[in-house]
Amino acid sequence: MKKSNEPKAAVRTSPRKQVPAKPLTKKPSRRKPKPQAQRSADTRNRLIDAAIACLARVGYSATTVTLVAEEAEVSRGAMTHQYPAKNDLMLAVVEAVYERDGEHYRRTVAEKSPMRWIQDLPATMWDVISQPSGIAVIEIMLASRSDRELADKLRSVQRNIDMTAHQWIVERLESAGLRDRPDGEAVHRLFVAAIRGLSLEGLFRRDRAGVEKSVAVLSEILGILYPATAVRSSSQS
Amino acid sequence: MKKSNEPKAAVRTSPRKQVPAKPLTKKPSRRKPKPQAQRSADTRNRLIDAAIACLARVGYSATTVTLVAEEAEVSRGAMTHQYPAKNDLMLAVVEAVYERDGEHYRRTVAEKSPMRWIQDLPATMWDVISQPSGIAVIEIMLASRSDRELADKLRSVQRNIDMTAHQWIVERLESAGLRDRPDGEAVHRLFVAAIRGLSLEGLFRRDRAGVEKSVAVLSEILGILYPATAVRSSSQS
DNA sequence: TAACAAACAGACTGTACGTTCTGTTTTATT
DNA sequence: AATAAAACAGAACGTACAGTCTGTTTGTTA
Repeated sequence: MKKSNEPKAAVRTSPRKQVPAKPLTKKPSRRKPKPQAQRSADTRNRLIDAAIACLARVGYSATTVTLVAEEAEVSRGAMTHQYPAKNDLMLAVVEAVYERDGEHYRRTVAEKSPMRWIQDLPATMWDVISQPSGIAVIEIMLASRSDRELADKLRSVQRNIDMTAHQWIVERLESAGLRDRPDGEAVHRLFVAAIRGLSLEGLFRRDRAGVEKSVAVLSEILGILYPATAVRSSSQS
Repeated sequence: MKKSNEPKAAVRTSPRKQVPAKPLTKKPSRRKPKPQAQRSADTRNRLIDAAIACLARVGYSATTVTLVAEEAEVSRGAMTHQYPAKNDLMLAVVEAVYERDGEHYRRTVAEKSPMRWIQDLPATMWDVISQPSGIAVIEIMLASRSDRELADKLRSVQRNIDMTAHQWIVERLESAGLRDRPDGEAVHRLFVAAIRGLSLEGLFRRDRAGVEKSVAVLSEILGILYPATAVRSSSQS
């Protein structure tokens, strides 16, 4: 862990150590005129990752800016430079997570056949949503009720996601020679909700096996609602 | 001695020490001596209701003790007398909610035939879980990750609920001449999770109709998983 | 190179929060 | 009645938080 056990007095014994002739602990022997764009992006990513970790571990109300800064091993100053207010960081988290999740989905689309992909959808959703980043988004969603700015932003992002996500699924279904149910959107929403609920429950219950069983049930249900996607079915009356 | 601050004493115009022969600020007329057990229970209930309302409306981190006291129209002093710490109140909320919810379920069991009850289960679950009290419990669940005492208490209560709840369902199924599926527990958990997820989503999306559609899908799924419970559609189409 | 701007570091501050404390009113007990 | 205890009221307190500020280092540009 990390010690934050420093006396508040000026411990500035003689800290004038700049321009080290030798880079000590950093990249060895390689001079690095790191562009500031890179530096910015680095600390931003560190902060976002740390925020996600904290949100998933201790929840929103216990995720203080100081805690995030420590987790990210970033100074308070650097943090406020990149994200002046806590909200700015939370907003960045939401955007980053949705970006990454979209990438994740896109990858699974690319590497699987349409039929296969649909079959695996519940498991894929579970992979994405039950991760810390998924929990973090839930936390921010809930906390956004006391913050209009955050709520508005979240809503717009969410709307985008929902539309494109269901659009994808419809396309995939058609690629597999299927058509969506008339209540396809409700089904989709139900599945997302179920996965969310399960990941919530997994938060403070160690029963991972039980939760995965429920995901399996969800897969089975998918197979029933969209019969042709079931694992074994080529002929039937 | 501590009378140093009366900067804005508009109410307390002059001295104290009066034993007014006429009760001026007293409640209108008939003031029967309320037993203190009743008084205690009243303010406790007011506080619990207010806490539920606040949790559901603004979330845990924005639910301050002051806000709850105002919502309950109870003085800070009375509040701390009943619940010395914030945690005490949160614990009380959890217990009260589970008590009330159990009562709700029991009532629906009593007034419906077994078959009917099973059919309506998703809707009943939605009724219970999507209420403010259901949201409040979710909020406390999430916040409990940064508070061991709360987490432990919650876990034990939850464990009780889960066992008795599934037990009930199995009994109901048998009353209807059905047997549970081997993965019945996973199904049950999945349904609870789905309802929770849906109610979460309903929090910051006004689309109540859409959510109810998803609940309907859930009912349909229940009918498929437990065929005999499906609504008999003798002559429809 | 110099001058500037961006990135960083960390102390400082106002405030809002949960808790504690002192004092008052209401009910119970004798 | 007197006395004690419970319920209530609200000020006072310490603290931890988010936001701000001043100063330093590092990269960019003229």
